[in-house]
Amino acid sequence: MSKSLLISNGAYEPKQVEDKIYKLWEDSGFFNPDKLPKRHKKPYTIVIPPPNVTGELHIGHALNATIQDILIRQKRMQGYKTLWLPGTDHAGIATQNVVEKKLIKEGKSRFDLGREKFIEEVLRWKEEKGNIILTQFKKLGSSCDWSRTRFTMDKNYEEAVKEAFLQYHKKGWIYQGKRVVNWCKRCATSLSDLELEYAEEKGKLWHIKYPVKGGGSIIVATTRPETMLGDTAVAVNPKDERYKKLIGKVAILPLVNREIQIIADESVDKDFGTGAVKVTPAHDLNDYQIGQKHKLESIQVINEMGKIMGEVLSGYQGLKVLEAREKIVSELKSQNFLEKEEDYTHQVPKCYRCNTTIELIPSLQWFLKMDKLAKLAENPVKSGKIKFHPKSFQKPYLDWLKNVKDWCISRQIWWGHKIPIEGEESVLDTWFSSALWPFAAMGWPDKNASDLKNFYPTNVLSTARDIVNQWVARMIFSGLEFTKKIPFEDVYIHATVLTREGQRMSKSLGTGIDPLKFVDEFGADATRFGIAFQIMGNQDMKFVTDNILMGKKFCNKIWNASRFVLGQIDSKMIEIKKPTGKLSLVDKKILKSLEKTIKSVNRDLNLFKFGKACHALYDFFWHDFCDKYIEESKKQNNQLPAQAEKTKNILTYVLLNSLILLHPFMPFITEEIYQQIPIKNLPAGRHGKKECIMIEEWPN
RNA sequence: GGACGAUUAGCUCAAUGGCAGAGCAUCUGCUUUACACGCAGAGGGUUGCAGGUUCGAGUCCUGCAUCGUCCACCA
Repeated sequence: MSKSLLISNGAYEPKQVEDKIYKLWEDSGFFNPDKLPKRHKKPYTIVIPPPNVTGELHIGHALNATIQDILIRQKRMQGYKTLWLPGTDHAGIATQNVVEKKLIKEGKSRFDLGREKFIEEVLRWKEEKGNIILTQFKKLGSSCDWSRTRFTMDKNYEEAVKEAFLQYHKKGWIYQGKRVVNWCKRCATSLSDLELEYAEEKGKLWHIKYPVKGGGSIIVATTRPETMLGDTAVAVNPKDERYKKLIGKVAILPLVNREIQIIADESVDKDFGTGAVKVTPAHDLNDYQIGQKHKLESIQVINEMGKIMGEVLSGYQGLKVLEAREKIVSELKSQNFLEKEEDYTHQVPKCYRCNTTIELIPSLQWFLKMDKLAKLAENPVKSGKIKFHPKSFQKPYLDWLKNVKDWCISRQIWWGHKIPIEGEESVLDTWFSSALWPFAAMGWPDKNASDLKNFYPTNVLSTARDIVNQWVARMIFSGLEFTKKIPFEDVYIHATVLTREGQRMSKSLGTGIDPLKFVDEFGADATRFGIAFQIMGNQDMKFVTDNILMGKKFCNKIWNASRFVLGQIDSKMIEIKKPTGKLSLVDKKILKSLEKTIKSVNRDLNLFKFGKACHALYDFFWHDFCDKYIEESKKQNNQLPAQAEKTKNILTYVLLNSLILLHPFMPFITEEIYQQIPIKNLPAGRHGKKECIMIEEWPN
């Protein structure tokens, strides 16, 4: 039945092959390293970067899945005991938002349900939708060990998170404190610096006159006049000649009539604005530091809803920030405190999950001290134990660590790991748990967990560059802190996939493209090959369908070349031998070309040069094998019987080797054809018998 | 403000300092028994701009322009 498919169909039909072949692989058990034949000894591990459960697959995921599957399949064929461990991340804020949106449609808020019911709702949603992304990976042919699938909210994983928190706590690296933090009023939670996105906004720079006690005045410039309700000082640069005589005097806060100090601080830039800055320790990071240094009072005037609080000035309480801004500007104007109003474009921080403008407010939060951990993350990269590919990502990584602030690890949402302390309602930043992934997914903190013993540390991490600091750095220091081992050796940062127009692919922009559309139209192999073909080492990759079309045509070429070769040997069982003895010029040429291709593909894959390997395979198979050797072989067939036999052997030998080399890139079609070659005996395999091309021996 | 990357055919991309190529698209001719998802061919380029080094520059150096990304952020 299946044999006739190859012999009779002149066009490759992926739909008739893919599900069948994926089932064959799953039935074989070879995705699971414990079930690989005994000859697979040395472990090789990739842990899948846990895609967040709200995620829908876009080309970027397909790119990463393809890269990892190429690596893991090649290593499996090389005889490694390969584990590709899949899983998903609970993605606290993102998931909570999705479920909240769903509730809003039903006319409810999460507060109507209460915490427990709400979490049940999230779990229900996760059961229903959370694994979609993993089935999408299967469609692409990813050879993950699904029996080991992990989720960051599993019971065991939860234990790991708790243990990590307690160990940090024991060392005194976790502290609770009231700090000015990034606050998203929509999500009602604190955010770390890495969770902000900046958007350029046109605003104004207002110059406001603050009278000085005893005569005169000082003019400050600000983009946020409403925060003046919380001003507790005016600061100037100590070297600024214009203001030297005012240092130490007292200014009167307009409208509020509070007396505030005029102080000197190095951090003030003489050349910006008027060179004098109003200091609001409660609502600005830099002002907070100035406030600490000069022991200034901190007056909070904006609450967690983004509204004015307190009775600093009557008529303001309960106003939204922007309303207060408008009102205060008009009052300053009418009372002649406004000196100047100029247009000013600046970067405004936004929540990376819901795009709401971030407020800076003082809040009681949990922090993880970063000084020692940053060093831990630095060392292995500096010493070369962990290598970035491309290398250029090393510098920004180290720069970030050099200046990193303590990590605010608490979030005021409901979906996440509760901070393990009595009475605590906050949950941990999702990245706190993601940081433990390589070892927690393998059973840590149980030191006797067999996966942890056998497969940790892992070999390669492949990920996107926008989470190098957010995730990679944190995995490295967590790994070293808790297991004393680096969690992986190679960090491969893949290209960011852009649209043809050069736009980022994202759901919110409506620019995301679902790769399954291409799997459906062109086949999984064509999609993978088309994507891999384009990986040329650039940091961006404009996605075009052309290459996938090429992949489809290439599949067809492979299919038909195989039909031709198998047609030559009829259906009798054959032995495929390494060609020896007297060979013709064309014979020698194709064999030499095969050797060259094997060498270059091996070299390129070792260097993560996937596109180059694809080009070499494409050129070899199409131009050298099909255009030249197969055409030439048609003539040789008319010659002496002995020569014809030799030619048939070379045809099958080169075809088999080509299929093996192509398998990591195009797993389905190569497996399908391999299954149909009537092989009696294999030349290369250490095992000597035919099973799956997936575990066939890789040529070196 | 700092760092990095990109700029080559209509599009997406290649090219250890040595004759600028591929895929897609376009055009011409082929129903040649593996493949029309194919075969044989053709057209299409002042390699972003201006200098410099060199016998020789797409490639190295300097400056500029445009685009992109990350980091920091000035109130």
